[in-house]
Amino acid sequence: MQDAPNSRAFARHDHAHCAGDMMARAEALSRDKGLRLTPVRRRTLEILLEAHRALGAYDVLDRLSAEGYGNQPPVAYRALEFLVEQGLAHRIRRLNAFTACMHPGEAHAPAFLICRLCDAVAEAPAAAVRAALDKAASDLGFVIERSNIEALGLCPACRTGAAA
Amino acid sequence: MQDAPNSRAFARHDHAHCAGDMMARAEALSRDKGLRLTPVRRRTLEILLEAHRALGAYDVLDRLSAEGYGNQPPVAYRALEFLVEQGLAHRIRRLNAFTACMHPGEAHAPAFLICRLCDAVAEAPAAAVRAALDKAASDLGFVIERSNIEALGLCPACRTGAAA
DNA sequence: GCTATGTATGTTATACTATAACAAGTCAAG
DNA sequence: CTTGACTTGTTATAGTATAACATACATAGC
Repeated sequence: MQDAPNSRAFARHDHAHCAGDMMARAEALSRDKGLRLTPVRRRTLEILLEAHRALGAYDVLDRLSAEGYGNQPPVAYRALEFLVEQGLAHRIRRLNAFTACMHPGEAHAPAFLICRLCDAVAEAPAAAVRAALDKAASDLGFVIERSNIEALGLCPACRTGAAA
Repeated sequence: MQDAPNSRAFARHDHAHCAGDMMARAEALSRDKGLRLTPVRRRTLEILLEAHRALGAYDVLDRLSAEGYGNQPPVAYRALEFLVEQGLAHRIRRLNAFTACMHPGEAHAPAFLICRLCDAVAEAPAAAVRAALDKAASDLGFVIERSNIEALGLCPACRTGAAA
């Protein structure tokens, strides 16, 4: 096990700071859009931010129920669905998992880079990817509404060190 | 329900011919690579080609068991896994489903366009998309081994007609 | 304040998706 | 004709997700 196996991007950073920053942005976004960032939803987002990696719905549920929230799947799924719809979290289909969005508020169709050794998930800037995808789709007359772009491979740390 | 709701690409074509062609290519590929395209595997591929749309593992299983093959999930999952590994089929994670590959043998990291109304799945050429994704990844020091690129939206037919 | 309305949460139950583990059969090489 | 690798079949279970209903909470209007 490495020291930074599940970093957001594949680089060190001030974890507490980025989580606090994201929460602040989520609050602001909710206020602006008139959304209800209720305790379960807020706590769910915090859990994702604290974990700092992709969590399954049942992982989230365990944490929520340990803190006195409901202990049935819909509790977690609903909170996660809300966060995803509001762009505060993303669903990583390859992992059947969810992760906090690191760029809330900015319109983006991110690409996720998933390390198959340490399970780190990075949200890569994907404007160019999305543009190419839009082009390929429009060539077929297809209109894209949402997209999932996920890649599996090796993060820098695992490529150089951990694999040895 | 439209007449061509689940077309491979969003265009009409000679269905029987394309399926036969795909099977021939699968046979050739297996012979060349020394793979064992056994009855279950061959039939699974045929089922995907005949359905001409993405099928869940249990849909495939139903058809297989109706024809005398095993009726337990691993039968379908193993055949599908084989086909995916050999590039003869693809897994559509967004739908928890599988679809026959329309370009077997050609190295490709396809993008899938999924119509949310008719569930048609098209395999779009995605060389440019993949190139952009590789670039985004390498900027972060990440090496991509496999990728899923899936988009949800409206196919030409549903956009113009069915939605009305 | 009080009630009506919409939204959110909690709970029960169940459906859907997927894999581990082992037994039995098949095939080709030696 | 036996070994060894692979394939298939089966049992059992794990993991993921949602439908449906009841309760509680918030806000707006009276």
